[in-house]
Amino acid sequence: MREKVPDSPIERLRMTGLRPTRQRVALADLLFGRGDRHFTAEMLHAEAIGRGIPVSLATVYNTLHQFVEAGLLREVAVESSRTYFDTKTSSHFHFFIEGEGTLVDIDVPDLTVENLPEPPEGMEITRIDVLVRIAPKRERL
Amino acid sequence: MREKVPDSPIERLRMTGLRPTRQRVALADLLFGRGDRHFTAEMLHAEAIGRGIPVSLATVYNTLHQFVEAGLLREVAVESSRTYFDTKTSSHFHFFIEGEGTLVDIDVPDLTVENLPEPPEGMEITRIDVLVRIAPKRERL
DNA sequence: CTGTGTGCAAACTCTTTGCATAAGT
DNA sequence: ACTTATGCAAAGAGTTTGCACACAG
Repeated sequence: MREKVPDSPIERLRMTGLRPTRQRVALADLLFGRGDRHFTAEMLHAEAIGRGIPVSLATVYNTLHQFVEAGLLREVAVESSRTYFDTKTSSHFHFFIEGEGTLVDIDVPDLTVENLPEPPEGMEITRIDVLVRIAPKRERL
Repeated sequence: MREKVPDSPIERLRMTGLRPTRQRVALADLLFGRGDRHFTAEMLHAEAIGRGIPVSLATVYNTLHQFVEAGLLREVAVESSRTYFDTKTSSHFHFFIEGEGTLVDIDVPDLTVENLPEPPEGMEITRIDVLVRIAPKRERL
């Protein structure tokens, strides 16, 4: 008897037409269990294995992409050669902690980009990504 | 007798302490010759080869990273597994044309991000990336 | 000359794929 | 049963590295 989350992982999967297999349910459970999460495929795979969920890295990749396509997850471009995923799919922006490789939501409701021009003729805006890179403050250079 | 660009590629390289070798000069020439450019290592390599500049892909990668470190170039995170570079190093934001894989500067001087919160204690903002993804308008879904 | 840069091919990392086996409905 | 998903290991893309040769100062 949980709170707040009316749809269990299984419901969530059914809604998207994805068969609720062991692995998909287990991964969905990890991902959507509590709060928003930011991670790479390897991080999630390690976590799953650590919790005794038998799943291969290939399946983690497959599943993550299926989740993205189903709108359950979002991909965040941070660095080349490392794909980050985010469980929060609604419009929002991120801090990226350099060196640490961590993504953090910027929890400000009214964060906006001002004076954005129209996209070129015949084009429409798909999405706006704002990434604020931060690093430990240095005394002085 | 050019205009506007007081420092030749060679000057530019000297300023940064990089030896003006054939390849580096040739690449700098391609890159900083005219206007701002957005490209990947492979694109630049192909262009160099196409113009008869003998340079290996490895050297292109080396050179690009050296240029980034020297502040002559900037890296732009767009998609995982493809590193984009940008010859414009000053603060500005981009359109990314999906499907086409093209980056375009957003030429609006007063484009800003409003209501940005303070970074966490002891951290400072390194850089703010804004990427506006655009795609051909679809009739209706 | 002396040290740095270059090119090549091999190595590496992250990610995807092909195919036989296992699981869901 | 029938179909789709999984796991493994191998393949693939992009990027990096090690080392002998070449070039700039």
